[in-house]
Amino acid sequence: MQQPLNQRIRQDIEARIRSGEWRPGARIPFEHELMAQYGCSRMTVNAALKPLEAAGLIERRRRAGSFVRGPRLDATILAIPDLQNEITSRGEAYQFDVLTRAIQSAVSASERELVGAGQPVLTVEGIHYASGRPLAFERRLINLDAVPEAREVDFTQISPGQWLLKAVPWTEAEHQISAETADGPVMRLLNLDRHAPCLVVERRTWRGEQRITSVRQIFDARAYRLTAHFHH
Amino acid sequence: MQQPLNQRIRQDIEARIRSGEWRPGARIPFEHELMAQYGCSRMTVNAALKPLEAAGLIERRRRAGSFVRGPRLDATILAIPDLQNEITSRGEAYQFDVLTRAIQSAVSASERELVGAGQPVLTVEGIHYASGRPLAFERRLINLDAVPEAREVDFTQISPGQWLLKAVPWTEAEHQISAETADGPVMRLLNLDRHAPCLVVERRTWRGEQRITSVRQIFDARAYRLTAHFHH
DNA sequence: TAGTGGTCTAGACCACAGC
DNA sequence: CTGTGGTCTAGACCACTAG
Repeated sequence: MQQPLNQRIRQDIEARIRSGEWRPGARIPFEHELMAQYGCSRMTVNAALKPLEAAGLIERRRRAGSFVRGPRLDATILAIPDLQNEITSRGEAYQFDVLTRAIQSAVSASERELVGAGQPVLTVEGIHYASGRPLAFERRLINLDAVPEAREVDFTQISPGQWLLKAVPWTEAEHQISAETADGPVMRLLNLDRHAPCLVVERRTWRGEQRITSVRQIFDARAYRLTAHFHH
Repeated sequence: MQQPLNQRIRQDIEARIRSGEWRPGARIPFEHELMAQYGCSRMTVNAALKPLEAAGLIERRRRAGSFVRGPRLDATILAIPDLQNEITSRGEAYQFDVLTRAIQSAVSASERELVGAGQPVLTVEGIHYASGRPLAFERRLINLDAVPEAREVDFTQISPGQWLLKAVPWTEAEHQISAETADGPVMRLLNLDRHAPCLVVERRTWRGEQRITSVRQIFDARAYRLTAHFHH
């Protein structure tokens, strides 16, 4: 068994779909036909078809059969990497400067969205540098109820994002990507011209039902863009 | 059988991981232990664990067992929906107005990037409206060598993106997301103020080795942002 | 070398949707 | 109804690797 039979079956079918030989809407052979064709049991055929269905490549209907699905464009995979990793991995020097660091009880709307009113929140503001040039301003709130260890970290040696990734397993993350023009303070901090375009990434992270952190990163759009790649 | 047993097993395990009861690195019960616990066959346990592995939630090692994986840093799932679908699905009226439509031989850099020099390219420029308000300007190039049928379509009844999704199966798509400020023509077309922030989405689509289309969409950032959601 | 996961079999019964 | 996929069983042998 060089390669499991179910994988060979899956690849055969996938190749026929990707090549266009089996067009969207076409019915692929029934399970019992594939059993006969490959001389295997139905469970093996099933193990081949199940990942194709999970990947959205085929649709399976009782009594009708399995069908090639049309391409969807509703979900793609976008890398929103940890900034420190991304910068160092392309060979540039990374630096994070802490501008402010404060622990206070949740008062503002963004703080109360993270934790209940009056609960302790750590707020860190700072700048990400790539090769000495300011790349992004970040304002981060950390729920100290969920991550009490963060009280003892000063984030001069490691960025809050990097530290959190290592210290706290997360289960859910939500992103919003938008565009803004630089306003006064951020404009100065990132050394931008007035009205310079900025890419804004907001991320909220959960662990189960518990909120961990929320962060708002404002990028110099001339120096940063997101890329995504998807194969169907 | 209200819910398949393998799904119940999978959900039980997933809940324990997401709640933090089973931390990253911890070993989850062996297959034979789960068999005894749920009183089922090993194939059923296997059907429960396989999707967890595929989702990156656990790692399975022969002779050692299955282990909870730490969170991955680098990939999230971003919905970049088809615009027409997205607008209509939230109950707003959708409209696409064609501004220009031309067939010419590839000359410019963006055209030659799509096809070989001198090959025919269909260029369509237009505006997407949501509830009568301009939302995005789009400039699209279509490789007529790959999609000759596009010669006969005028895109007044259907947007180029929607038509291509139905007419041409694609296998690869690449996106770039950036920010810009409105310049003259787009500013007027989208009824924006000078220096208004815009979210720019560029997409290139392949079918196998063949380029299908490339499109650049400029969104009014006040009216549009991308959202992404990921569960680990 | 022993014990884990990886894969497979040859059946079985059931749920559901086309006919 | 009938035939499809959905799920499950109680085994089996193999591949790999940790001890």
